[in-house]
Amino acid sequence: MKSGQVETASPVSRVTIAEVASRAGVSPTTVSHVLSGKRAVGARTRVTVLEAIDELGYRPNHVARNLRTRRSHMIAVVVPDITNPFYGTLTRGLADALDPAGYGVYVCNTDGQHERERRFFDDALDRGVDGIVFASGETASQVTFGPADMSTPIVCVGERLDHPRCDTVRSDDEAGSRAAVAHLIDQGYQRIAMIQGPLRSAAARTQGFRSALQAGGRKVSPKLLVRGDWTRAGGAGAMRTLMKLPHRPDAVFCANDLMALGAIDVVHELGLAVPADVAIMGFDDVDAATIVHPPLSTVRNPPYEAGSAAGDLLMSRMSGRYDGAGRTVVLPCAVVVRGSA
Amino acid sequence: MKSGQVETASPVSRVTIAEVASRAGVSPTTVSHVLSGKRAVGARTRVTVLEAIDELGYRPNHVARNLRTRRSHMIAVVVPDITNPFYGTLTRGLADALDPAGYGVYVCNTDGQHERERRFFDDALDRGVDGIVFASGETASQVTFGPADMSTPIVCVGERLDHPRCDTVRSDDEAGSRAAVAHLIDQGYQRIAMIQGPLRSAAARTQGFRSALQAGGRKVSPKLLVRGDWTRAGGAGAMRTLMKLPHRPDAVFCANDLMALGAIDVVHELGLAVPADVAIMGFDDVDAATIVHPPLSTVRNPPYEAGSAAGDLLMSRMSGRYDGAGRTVVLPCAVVVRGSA
DNA sequence: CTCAGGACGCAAATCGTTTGGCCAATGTCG
DNA sequence: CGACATTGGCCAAACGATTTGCGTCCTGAG
Repeated sequence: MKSGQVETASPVSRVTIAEVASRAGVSPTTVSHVLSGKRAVGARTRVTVLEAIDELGYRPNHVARNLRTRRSHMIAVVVPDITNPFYGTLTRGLADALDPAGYGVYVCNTDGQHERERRFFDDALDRGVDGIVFASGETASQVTFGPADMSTPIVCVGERLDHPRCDTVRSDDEAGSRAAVAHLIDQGYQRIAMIQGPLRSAAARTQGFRSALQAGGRKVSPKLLVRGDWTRAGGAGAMRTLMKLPHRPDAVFCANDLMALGAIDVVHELGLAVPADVAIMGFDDVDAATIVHPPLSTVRNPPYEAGSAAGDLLMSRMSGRYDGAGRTVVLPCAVVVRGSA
Repeated sequence: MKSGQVETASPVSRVTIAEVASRAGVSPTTVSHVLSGKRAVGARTRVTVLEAIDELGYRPNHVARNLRTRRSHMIAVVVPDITNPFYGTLTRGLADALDPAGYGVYVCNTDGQHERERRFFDDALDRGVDGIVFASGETASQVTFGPADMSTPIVCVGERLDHPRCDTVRSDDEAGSRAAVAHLIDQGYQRIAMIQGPLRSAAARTQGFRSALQAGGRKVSPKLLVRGDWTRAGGAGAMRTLMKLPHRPDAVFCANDLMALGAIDVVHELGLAVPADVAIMGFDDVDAATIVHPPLSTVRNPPYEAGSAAGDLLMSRMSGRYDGAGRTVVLPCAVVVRGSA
C-alpha cells in the first residue's frame, strides 16, 4: 500500500473526480454515485472505482460540493467570547453533538457588540453555514433579519429570538434559584438575603428566590435584597452593605458565582467563617467554585448540555425531520452542595 | 431606504450577481469588477451597480467565490479541547489577529487523540482552509502529511512539526522557570524544591530550575526534585512527600499552576502558612491563580499572544509576503508576583 | 487627420461537484 | 414474441462566482 504514495505522479493540485473517473474508465457521474450511493452501481464497477480512489488518494473537494448541494455541513456558533469557559464548554457540547453527523463548527466572538453580532451573522450566512447557534448574551433580541436569512435554522441560547425557524435553549434559572434557597431553608438558616444582578437582568433568579421564601412561609424583606454587577468586586460591595445591617443575614444567595466569591471574601475580611457564621450560595458553577475555600455551594448552569441541545435542535431541522414552529428546551439547574452552605 | 426592504420581490433564494447585473443593465463581469476593484470601471456605471446591489440586498456567495479563487478566508485551529481556557484564549488571539483581514476560524477538538488529529486535519484540508494552526499538545510530531497537504501553510504551537511550510510558536519555558526560581532566591529562600511534570515532559521547565539554582551558586539536591502528574491531586501528593523530608524546603516551584494549587492545599492542611512558612510558585498563570488564597505567584504562559503570533505567521505566508523555511517565534514568559512567594 | 494606447464593457471558460434526463442492455411476464 | 419494467451508465446542465481575452470607444499627441 505504501507504494501508492510513491507512484502517484506528485499531484501539484488535488486529485479531482474526473481523474478518478478516467483512471477507472468510467464517467464522473458514476464515481459520484459510488461515493454518495444515490443510485445503484454495478459491483464490478464499484470496486474498480474504489481502487482508483485510493490509489490516487482522491478526496472530494467540499467547496465544490457545497456549491452544488447548497449544504456546507458547517454551523456557526456566535458567542461573546470563547475565552469564557462557559462559552467554551457550550461550543464543545455543540461540536460533540454535531461531529458524528459530519458537521463542523465555525466560531465568532462578538464581545456582545451589536455591530459585531450583525456582522458575524452575515458572515456566517455568506459562508453558507447550515445553521447558527446564537449565544451572544441578552442582546440577541436586537438582531434583525433580512429576508434572505429566513431559510437557515437558528437556535438561540438564553433569550428568545423573533424568527420563524428559531428554536430556543435556556436554563431553568427560576427553578434552580428556588431549589438553592429551599436548600438554605432546609439547613435551618433564618435570615436569607440575596445579591441580585443589575437592574432588569436575570429576573428569573430573583423570582426563584422570592417564591422559595414564600413557599417556606418567610417574608422577603426588601432590606435583604441588594444589587451587584456580576463581578467579584461588585459582590463584595453588596455583601458589605448586607453585613452592616443592624440585623445581618445568616445566609446569602448570590445571582452568580463571581459575586458569591466576593461575598466570601468579605466574610473572611470580617473575621467570620463560612458557613458557620454566614452561608453563601452562588449560581452557575464556574470552575472557580471548586477552587475557593470553602468550596462554593451553587447551582449548576449546564453549558455543555445547552450546546448539545442546541446541536440536536439544529440537526432535526437541517435533516428536515422537523419543520414547525419554534421550540423551547428548558434545561434543569441542579443544586450542587459543597462547603459553603 | 426602508422601502428597499419591502420592494424586493421576496427573493426565495439569495440574490445572485447575475440579477444585480441585469438590474443595473451591465454584465456580471462589471459587477464583479466593481466589487473587487481588479479593473477600473466608469464612475457612472459604478454607482448604478452599487445602487442595484443594495436595492436588491445582494451579498456575494462565498462558497462560489472560494471555488473559483481557491481561497476560503478561513483557517482551522486544531486544539485538544476548547473548554480549556488556555486553548480558548489561544483561539481568541488567533481570531483577533485574523479578523481584520477577513479570516474566520474553524475549531476542531481532538482530545489529544491521534486519530482525531488526523481526521480533523483532513477535514480542514477538504474544506479548503487557507491555513491551519496546530496546537494539539505534544503529539504534534506524530501527524504525517500526504502530498496534497503541502501547499497549505501550518503553524504549530508548542512542538515543532516536520513540514516544509510549517512555522512554530512556543513559549520560553526555560527562561520563565529560571526567572521564577531566581525570584525565589532573591526573596531569600534557602531550600528550594521543584515539583516537576511526569517523566519526559516539559524538560525545559526543569532545566530552567536547575540553571537558576546553579547561577545562584546553589546545589540541586535530588531529594528536592519530585514528580507530579499535572493535576491538583498529584501536586498535593508530591508536596506531601516534600514536607515529610527531614529537612523540608521553604519554597517550592511547581511545573504548573494546578500542581501549585495542590501544594498550597497541603501547606494549609499542615497548619502552616503561605508564604511565611513555605513559598509556592506555579507556572502558566491560569485564572484560578488569582482566585486562590493567597493568590498564586506564577509565570505567565501567554496563550493569547501565541494565538496572535500564529495568526501573523499564517498571514505572512497566505499573503505571499513570506515563503521561506520554517520560522520559530519564542514568546517570553514573565514572572508575575502575587501573594504566594 | 491618424494612430497609439488607455478605459470600459462583454462573452465565455473555469473551479469540482451533483443530478435530471436519456439510452442501451437485460430480465420478466402474459 | 411483444410490451415493459429494471438496472447500470453517460451526457450535459447546473451551482455562483472570477478572470482571460477581445472588441469598442474615447482622448490626446504627433
